[in-house]
Amino acid sequence: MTVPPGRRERKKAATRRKIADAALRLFLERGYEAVGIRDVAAEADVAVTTVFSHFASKEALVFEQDEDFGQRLLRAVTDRAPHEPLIPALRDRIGALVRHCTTDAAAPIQRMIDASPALREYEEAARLRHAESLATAIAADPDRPRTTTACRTIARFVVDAYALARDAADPEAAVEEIFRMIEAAWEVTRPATHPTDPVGS
Amino acid sequence: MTVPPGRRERKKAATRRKIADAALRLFLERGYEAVGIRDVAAEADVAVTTVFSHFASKEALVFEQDEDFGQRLLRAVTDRAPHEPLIPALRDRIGALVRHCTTDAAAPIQRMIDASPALREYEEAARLRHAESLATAIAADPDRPRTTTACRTIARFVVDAYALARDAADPEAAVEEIFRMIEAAWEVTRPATHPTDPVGS
DNA sequence: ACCATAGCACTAACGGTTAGCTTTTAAAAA
DNA sequence: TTTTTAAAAGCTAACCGTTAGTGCTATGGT
Repeated sequence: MTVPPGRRERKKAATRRKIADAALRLFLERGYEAVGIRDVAAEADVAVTTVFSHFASKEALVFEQDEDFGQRLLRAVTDRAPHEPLIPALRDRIGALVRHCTTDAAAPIQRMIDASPALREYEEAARLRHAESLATAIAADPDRPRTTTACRTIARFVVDAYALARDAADPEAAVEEIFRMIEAAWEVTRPATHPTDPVGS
Repeated sequence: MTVPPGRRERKKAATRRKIADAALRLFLERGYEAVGIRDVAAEADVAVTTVFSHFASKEALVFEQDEDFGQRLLRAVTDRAPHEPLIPALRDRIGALVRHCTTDAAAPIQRMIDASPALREYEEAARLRHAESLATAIAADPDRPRTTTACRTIARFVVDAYALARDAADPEAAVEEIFRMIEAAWEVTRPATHPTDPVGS
């Protein structure tokens, strides 16, 4: 309840980071599947139940930092200047996220994820959730109104773009190419307007 | 090696069906999560290991028949008449699949899947695999050539359409709406051609 | 100083999944 | 036919992620 960050919360955060660091170290050392939760707990010198009180699952240990993906995507929609077009804003944000994940020192982590079906599935499931919240943000946008289906569809296309671009040979070019497609898909959902009424009803 | 379907394979198929039937019966009776693999094995009167020698996972027991989803989608691309446009063929096929899953007597099964996060994740992961094979089929199509990225993107959009339409209030209308978007996205990937050269290079 | 509570530990277990090994039984070889 | 092989199924026991139950300790509010 108090404003100052108490010692308790600092300790809790420290334990959390200790666990995450130990886990990542072991995963990169021996491979994700070869390391058990019990190994992680021992390395971090905590109990198994403590691990699960900080992380919902073994996979969540890997995506600890990556959790703000959805937040960033949402802000690309909600925090943009008035009348700034939606799709280019999303394209730029996705481009930045892709760059962050391909050029960063996150290369070994990326290789680890690609090597584990369980991790890939987890990431994809997380993306689905992000698509859901992105869809509601788009639907609430003061832009020209679209149907619920159109918003959910575009949201899904956008998160697909991230996954597709990352796997492409040239991720940056792929973002451009995919977003040309998304832009076209978004355009055809514009409610009909008279040519003399370009602002809409 | 012999041509007639040997007794062995018949018995094996019988065991498989016995297991799948028992599993579905129990799942619908008590709920998916409330039924253990050991319960299924007992109901089918087989050993637990036998269940896993026929099905890769507990979730696979539910999607036993649904495995031809990918096949049907592929045939929509490969088996269509020459010069029949690609996207409408896919739209019709997706529409048929959606209808099959919403109007059929598969309603209780659908409710069961919706109620279990594990099953929804499994289905989504399966769709990703379908998208991959669909992408290669589209890339190999004698249609106007597109980039690998464009093919993979459209494949993903198409399988998204299935998931999105099923969850929509009016699935049939949603298919139409989403495929108008997909059609537009596909159009902008057409390689540049002279207006006097409509067949392409 | 005192107490409510959050954080953590420990044990034990559950449920999906797999490994190792034996038994049955259909199919092929002799 | 008899013998051999190998697939199919069984049993036991375990691994691994995850959770419930319980209690201890230390922190923070009063």
